[in-house]
Amino acid sequence: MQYDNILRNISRYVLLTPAQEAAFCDLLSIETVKRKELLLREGDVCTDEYFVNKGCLRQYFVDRKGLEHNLYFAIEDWWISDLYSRTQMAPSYCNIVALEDSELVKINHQALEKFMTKVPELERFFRLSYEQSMVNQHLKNLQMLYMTAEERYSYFRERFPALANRIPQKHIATFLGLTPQFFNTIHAKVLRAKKEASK
Amino acid sequence: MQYDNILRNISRYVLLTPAQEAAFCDLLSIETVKRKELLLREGDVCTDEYFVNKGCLRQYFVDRKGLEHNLYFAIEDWWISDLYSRTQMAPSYCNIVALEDSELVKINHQALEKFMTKVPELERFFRLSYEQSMVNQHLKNLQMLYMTAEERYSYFRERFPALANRIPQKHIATFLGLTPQFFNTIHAKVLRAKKEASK
DNA sequence: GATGAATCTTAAGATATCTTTAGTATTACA
DNA sequence: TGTAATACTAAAGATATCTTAAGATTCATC
Repeated sequence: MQYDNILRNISRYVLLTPAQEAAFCDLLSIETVKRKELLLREGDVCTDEYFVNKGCLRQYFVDRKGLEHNLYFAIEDWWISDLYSRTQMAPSYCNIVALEDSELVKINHQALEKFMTKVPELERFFRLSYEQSMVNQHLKNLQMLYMTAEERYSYFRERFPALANRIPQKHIATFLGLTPQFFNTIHAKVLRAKKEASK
Repeated sequence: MQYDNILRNISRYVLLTPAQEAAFCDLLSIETVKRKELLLREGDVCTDEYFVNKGCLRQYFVDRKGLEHNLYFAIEDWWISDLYSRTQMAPSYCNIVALEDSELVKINHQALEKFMTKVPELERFFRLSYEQSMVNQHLKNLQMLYMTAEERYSYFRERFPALANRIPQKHIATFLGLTPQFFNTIHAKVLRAKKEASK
């Protein structure tokens, strides 16, 4: 069923009764986006949470010079939204775009807030999910402080092998805080090192 | 009273009944640390959350070369802990040390988890707090991707004026991902620019 | 399957930031 | 209040990363 994945994702942290699951599913709808279509446009206010059933998306920021900087990727079983825009109810400063044709589960956040007051288990789910996300963000932050570009990329490949081979290099580059050109020289180096090691 | 601050902090997001507040206070204790004392040592498992009643602390990571990288500062009314260590129940990879003699409110996290199952309002408080923290971390992440060192420092001074004048420069430097020496040249430049502007 | 668009690759010169070192000022604490 | 420890400042040479530009591949779409 179309909501199986999201329910299984939630069950990692909390157990909902069948009745709670059914009530939760009433909040959900399916949204499909084609490759290159925007899920969220800079300047719009983000009112929804999304869970990826199928496909691949990226969240990016455009600086004054017009350069794009990727902040987040999402593939199957990941959540995506713009927390800043959603919590402050302010215009978003970034875009979310599909890198592949994608199928998403959509939840209106206001409805979700209301639901959480009645089902504390779901509140708990998000509290625990956010804890985990904060650990991940903290880790990325730390890496930016002390790792060299090459180390960051090696780590990225280890940590997200599924992404490394699915996303164009130029997008990984700006996610790591590098220009695509410089990234490429590192990429060549890392591949060479890997080849050497596997001999 | 010694728990007034933390209760007021919680009331920003949720309303607890007097009975709930009293029960919550039963979980709390006061811990004082002298300047330079460690609140958490690398390798130890973090089992507590702390709220700063008075003082100033920093969380930092030591790299292979022995260089310190600051990840987080906390002053009055801020929370501090090592989320990674606490959620994974794994040895911490960083230290928390007092920059000034400080007074903290301490909560054992296991007790807090149990309490949250009984008082969903508190679960909600942390869910909302984490949302806010994630927005902040996301913002810092973004800055590291596209801002120049000077821009990052100017932003830091705007955003955290209380910290900018309270924390040694070398610690702000590594928080921004810079060496203290290079930071200093920027510092001089930013001060000069500010002086010019205020003429 | 052909064609234009997007992406990757490479390289040379420019720049931001780091490293090392040393001297000066400030602060902590006895 | 004096003194050692810590923090700040400054400058020269080294290095990582960026910028620009151009050619080579790969990919998307008709």
